[in-house]
Amino acid sequence: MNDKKFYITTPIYYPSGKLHIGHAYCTVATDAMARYKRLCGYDVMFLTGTDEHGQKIEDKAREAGVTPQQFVDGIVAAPGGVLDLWKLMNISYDRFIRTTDGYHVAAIQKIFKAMYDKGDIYKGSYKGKYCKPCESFWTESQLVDGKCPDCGREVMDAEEEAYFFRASKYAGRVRELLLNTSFLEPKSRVHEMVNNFIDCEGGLQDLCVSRTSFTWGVPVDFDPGHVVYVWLDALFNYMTALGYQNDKYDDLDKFWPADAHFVGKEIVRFHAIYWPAFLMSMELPLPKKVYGHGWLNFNGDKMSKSKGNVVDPHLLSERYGVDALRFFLLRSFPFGSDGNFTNELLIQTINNDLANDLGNLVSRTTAMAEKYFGGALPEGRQSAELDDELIALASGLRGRYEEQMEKFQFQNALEEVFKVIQRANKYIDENAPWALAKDLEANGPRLAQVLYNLLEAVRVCTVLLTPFMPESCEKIFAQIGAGADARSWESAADWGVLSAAASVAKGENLFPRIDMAKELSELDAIMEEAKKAALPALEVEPFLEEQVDFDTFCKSDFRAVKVKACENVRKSDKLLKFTLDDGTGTDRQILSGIAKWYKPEELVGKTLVAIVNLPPRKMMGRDSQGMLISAVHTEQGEEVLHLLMVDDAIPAGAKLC
RNA sequence: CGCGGGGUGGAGCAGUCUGGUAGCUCAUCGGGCUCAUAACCCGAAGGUCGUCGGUUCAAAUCCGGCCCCCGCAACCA
Repeated sequence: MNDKKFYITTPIYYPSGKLHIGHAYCTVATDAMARYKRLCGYDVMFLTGTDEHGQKIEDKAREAGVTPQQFVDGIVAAPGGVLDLWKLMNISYDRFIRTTDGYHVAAIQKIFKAMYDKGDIYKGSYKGKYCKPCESFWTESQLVDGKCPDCGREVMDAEEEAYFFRASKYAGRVRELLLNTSFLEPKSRVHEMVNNFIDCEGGLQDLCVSRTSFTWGVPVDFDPGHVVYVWLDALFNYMTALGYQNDKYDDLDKFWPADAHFVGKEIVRFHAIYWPAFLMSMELPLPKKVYGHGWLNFNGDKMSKSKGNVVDPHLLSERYGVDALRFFLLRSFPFGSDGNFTNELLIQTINNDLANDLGNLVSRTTAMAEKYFGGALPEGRQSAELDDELIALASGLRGRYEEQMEKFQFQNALEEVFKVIQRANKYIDENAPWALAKDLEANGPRLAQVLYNLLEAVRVCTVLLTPFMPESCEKIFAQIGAGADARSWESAADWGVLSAAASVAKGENLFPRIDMAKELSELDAIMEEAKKAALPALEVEPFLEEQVDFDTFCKSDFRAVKVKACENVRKSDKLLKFTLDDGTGTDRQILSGIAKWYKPEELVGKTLVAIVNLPPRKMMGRDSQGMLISAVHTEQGEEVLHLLMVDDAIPAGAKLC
């Protein structure tokens, strides 16, 4: 029985759409950690899954014309879905939970009931705003300009019956946990949590844990109409997947409490405050650590679907290889803070670290072993002082690597490995094996030693790179003739493990170099296309149903006007100020929010159309006497506006009818 | 004064908790080598560490003021 156990989790992802590189980032990090722990001899449980309930899923399913279950099945289990992505990316999870799994649903109902019976969940009322025509309930923060976000009409105060979790009861204990232990890391996230949600005005608020506005969730079995709030449902996955409150699994005693929950920074709040509070309520042991990792931005901007700059892990995996992508993600960014993903950095990292340094080292080493000794080094070997530095550096590598891995500093751990790889490349130069090879008679033993040391250095590095690039490392081991005993964690701290007689064979090119310029332009083209495909090409406003009577229409006084002057309004990035000739002899001033589409100077002298009998309106402190008429439509999700310009032969003031 | 993160050679970042030679990758320039994936190795130039002030023998690092960027305050990792 192995008493070294390690339980690690990713968040369960919300399958409202395709997963992107950010999900892959978190999952790859967790996978590397799980593989590392297995390498170290731990009995590992690696859990991931999907969080499939909630209003958004319900809405999306309705849009797609399928049931919510069909919808999530399509995203999770269908070809190209979540399960396929993790398979593609070589994610070695031990268990995959879906919150729609029956055992989980039943367990959540038991948990909810237990908390209710204990008095930690109580029935109260949820104050908010109600839009009668839409029959929908909104919170204050969801309103747009104080009105219904759907229809724009007035809303009224309303109360909805709901269940609340008594988070306030545990605020003190959670505060202690955050401030005085290393429960939440990195430390910088602690202040954010405590200041924002615990030491804030009014203290930690009780959390509303049920909803009645939709049905796609775990039903509260003792109160029809209520479903359990998704976070209460979701967080307990970490335990139900081990068998808590169910008979499907029986690993709770062995693996709970979890050793680490890796989560994105936006859900740190739920994992660092409510999750421990829930567990305290259920009188269960708390997980040992929540690690809130950073986000990947794209070219300095936040990735989001609306910006169309979401990076697709499928595409990158297929194009550059899974291992290259996995490596890049963990090598380039410090895990605890945000990173800036760029295509250039991706290719640079692949070329530099993988092709030039590692790939080339393996290639030149194995090529020489083959060329000079037919793939098998001779027995007699001769050491020299030149060997000491390389051997010392490589021998201490495992310790330095372990120190960083234990802190989840993947970037630094890989940095250490690459220092050895670079040192090995230098070692080749120092020893110039090609020169030794000119006189094999005299220098054979020395040459054999040099190549052996290189193979050993490669071997040690490869053992430690295995959690990051499992497939490629397998291939390297094969090329250098490393057997099972030469691939173990123990062997990574030893020197001289490789059998000299083992046959070395130069194999395929592991990491081909990428043509940066060519690749960048191709990637740009692909992403541009994807962006366009994701958005409708052209959209116009739907036509109004309502009819307008002729008299009302006639009351609108449209006139041709000529632009005498036009300038930007100070402190406004939207407004242009027009001075117009409307034929009356008195200038007319109109402000228009079109600065995004036109430069002031290009409009001077143009003949435009304005409605001139609207009541004057103040904008940015200036009067606007009317409105300029434009044609608007939407192109690839972006609003496009054309000011109506008419023939300059039309005199100022001419009436349009 | 809502909260948080950041501002370090041309680019991207580490270092800041635990003050004491400013480090890494890329790009640039010069040199070496030819085993290897036009890769590898050596060397050089380039930074008043956003800004002002304070503490100290000593500040990128600690303290305070200011400026600028980004994110959060909704179910986007």
